[in-house]
Amino acid sequence: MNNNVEILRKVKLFDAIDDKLEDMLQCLGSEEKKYDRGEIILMTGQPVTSVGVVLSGEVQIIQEDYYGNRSILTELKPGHIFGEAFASAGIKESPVTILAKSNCRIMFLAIERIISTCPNSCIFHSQLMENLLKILARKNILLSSKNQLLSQRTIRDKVLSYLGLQAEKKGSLEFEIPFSRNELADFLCVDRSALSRVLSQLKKDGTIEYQNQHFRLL
Amino acid sequence: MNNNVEILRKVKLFDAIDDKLEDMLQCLGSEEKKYDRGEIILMTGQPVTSVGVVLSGEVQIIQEDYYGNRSILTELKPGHIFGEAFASAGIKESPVTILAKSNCRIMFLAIERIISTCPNSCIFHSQLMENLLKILARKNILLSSKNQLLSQRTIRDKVLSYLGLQAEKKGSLEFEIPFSRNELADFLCVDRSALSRVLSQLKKDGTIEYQNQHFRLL
DNA sequence: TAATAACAGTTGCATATGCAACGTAAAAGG
DNA sequence: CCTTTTACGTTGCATATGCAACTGTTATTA
Repeated sequence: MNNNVEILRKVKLFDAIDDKLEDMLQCLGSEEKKYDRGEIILMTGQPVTSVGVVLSGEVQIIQEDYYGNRSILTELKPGHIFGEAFASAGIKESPVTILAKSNCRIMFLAIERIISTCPNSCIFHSQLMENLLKILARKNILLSSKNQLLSQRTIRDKVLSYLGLQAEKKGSLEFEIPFSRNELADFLCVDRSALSRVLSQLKKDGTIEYQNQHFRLL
Repeated sequence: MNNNVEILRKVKLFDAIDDKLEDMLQCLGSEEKKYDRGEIILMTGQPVTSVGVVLSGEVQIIQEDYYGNRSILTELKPGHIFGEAFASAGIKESPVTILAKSNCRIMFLAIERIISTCPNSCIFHSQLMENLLKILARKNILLSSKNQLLSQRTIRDKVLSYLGLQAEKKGSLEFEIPFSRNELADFLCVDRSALSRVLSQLKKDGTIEYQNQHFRLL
């Protein structure tokens, strides 16, 4: 467990629990498991009864749609967690598959141990609940604003909405975006070259200025 | 308070609290306020410190983007709640405005009273936390699957993804959808006539059959 | 240093989409 | 019963987009 402390400190789920972390993990009955590259951690259709914490290695979340098309929803690195929404919602059948992208170690926390009031009524337990709540709430807000972007019908509107949000966030009309062109195109779910085209037009129109990842709204 | 009981029983946030509801609301220091049609319940930029429960009337959630375009995100009816994500996340400035669409009564529950452990350590308090967690988790999953739909690039793919999800949900290739054409177009964020066109094509291709709201995948 | 690969912009082209306008059928309202 | 409204499909047209191919620039690596 000691060799995990560095990682565990970075996990938001454990914020403000600090030095009592090991006690709490004991109290919650956490389990650590190892997976080899390519191994399936959780299969579509299985119940999700615990929250996973990536201790080392990388993990992919994969969705297979009705017609069998697979798509990678996200990739998780050490310190990231998964399954928190499904576990909290009491989902009986996972809609996603979780796969070890590389050899990895995962820690599992049973959700019912997190939710049920601790018999020892330790203060860390309620802190954990509060953290989980905040994580879900934040993700909610994130998903909502992404929804907002994706509901724009043209690339132009998607881009302007995105840049507008960034400007608000930084509190300035001039800012850096955290994406390369490829990544931005992926994020907005549009074709890369089409994105380039629209950006060029916006620049020519005098609506925005940019160079690489630095943008300015006019 | 008595005249609200009917509504309050339908509120998921109060699931499994049953007959002790009034005690709990007292314990949490709930407040009821009245608003006239058109009055602003919460202004963009204000802090969100409580969860709102619509007791009567209708409420609109409105977003104004960076360029001043207003859009109605949702409309809430009696029994619905709002602000739970912003309050739980500890958002300092609300990104949305909440407006009374008609005369209405709203009950507010301060989030810190919900989150902090109850000094009386009443069991209903932890039930409330659990309910809130579940609500956020469910909304999370809902938003994720909507994201999935919106990230499809063509109307055809959006429609097929949507119908695929519905089929999975009903466990059958034949099912009713809960939307009219207009509503479906709104939901998928596409033009109504373009949606009609795509549906016709899919029918002609022999990919699907439908009549009104009844669909069948082939 | 040269070779190679990743990244970003550009362009041609087929197709998809939004938009507006129109027609029809069913529902609502007088 | 007639009128009005609403829902839905259809179509023409301008435009937006995806896709593929090509270019130049910048990193990376041998």
